[in-house]
Amino acid sequence: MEQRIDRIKKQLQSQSYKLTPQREATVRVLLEHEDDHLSAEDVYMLVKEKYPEIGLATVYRTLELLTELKVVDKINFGDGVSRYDLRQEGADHFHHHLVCLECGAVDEIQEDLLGDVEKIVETRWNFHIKDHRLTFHGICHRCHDTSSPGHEKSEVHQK
Amino acid sequence: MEQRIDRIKKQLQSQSYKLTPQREATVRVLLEHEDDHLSAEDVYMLVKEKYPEIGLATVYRTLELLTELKVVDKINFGDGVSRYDLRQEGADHFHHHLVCLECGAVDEIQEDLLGDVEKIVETRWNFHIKDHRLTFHGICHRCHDTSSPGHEKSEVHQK
DNA sequence: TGTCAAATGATAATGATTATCAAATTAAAA
DNA sequence: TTTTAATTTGATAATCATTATCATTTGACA
Repeated sequence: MEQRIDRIKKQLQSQSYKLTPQREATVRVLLEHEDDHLSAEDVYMLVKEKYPEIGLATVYRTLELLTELKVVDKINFGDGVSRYDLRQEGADHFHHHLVCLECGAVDEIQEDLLGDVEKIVETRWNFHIKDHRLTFHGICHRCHDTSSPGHEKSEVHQK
Repeated sequence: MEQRIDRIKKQLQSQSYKLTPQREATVRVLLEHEDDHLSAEDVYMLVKEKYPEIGLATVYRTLELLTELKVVDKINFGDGVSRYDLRQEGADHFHHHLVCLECGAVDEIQEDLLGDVEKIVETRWNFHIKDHRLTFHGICHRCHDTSSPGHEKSEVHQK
């Protein structure tokens, strides 16, 4: 984790951004909550515990900057609130989401399931893909009537 | 088109909703602009031409109602504005979107490319899928340097 | 240490959307 | 045709997530 923070710092530095304690505290919170889909407000409340002087506007700005630098991914589930996820290092693909209509839980699929689909899109639609977003809405395994042991995958994170 | 309007009316009727001229004008506008991704404001401006007394709040309410009835799909591209698409009749799948980062155009893929992916998700993650959203961000064929004749597909709609 | 441009925090502003409420309207019953 | 009850409307206030503003502070470099 400290190494990840150092690497992010170097990234900021190499692009002439300043390394402020506010930015560090924000990154730290994101790292500690990698499995959660935090809103800006969530992040603000958590960062405030580490750095009480921080302002909400600064959190927004920091998240926006990290998003531009592709350290963070910003995602919308259509509920009026943006969510921010630290991007997995080396991840060349934005993970997919499973949103449960029953309990509201958000699970992630780290594996990129869109390889074949993207090939089709690039060749048939001549569209040069740079990013994708895939979200499934449905009923998660916890809300199913039946229990199905053995279906849990390590790349699924409960959020 | 008139037939589609009649069918939507019957759908509203069968669920004890009233058939108001405002609702009809809204549906009419959505039908006339099936290829566009209209914001609520867009819809409002267009409906006002047909029915000048209409209020913005009513447009929002109507769009919301039609969304709940699955006549309309509401989509977010993460830019702070919701878009509303009339659902293709009989469509059991929400079309995919290609958003060009250069020119901002939004193309659609009507074909469901997620069949195989959904099978994987349902079985490996034990997630009962009810709906999906797939958006690609990238560079569209118009903004490419090269021209590639023959790649245009009939199910791609320029929006 | 001094300089300077970036970054900050508090707060006002913005814009998309929803809540409120009196009035209007639709649809069904009489 | 009229009445009635419930829904729907339009104007406008309210809400909320987010961004703009501006004086002050701060980080990095010389």
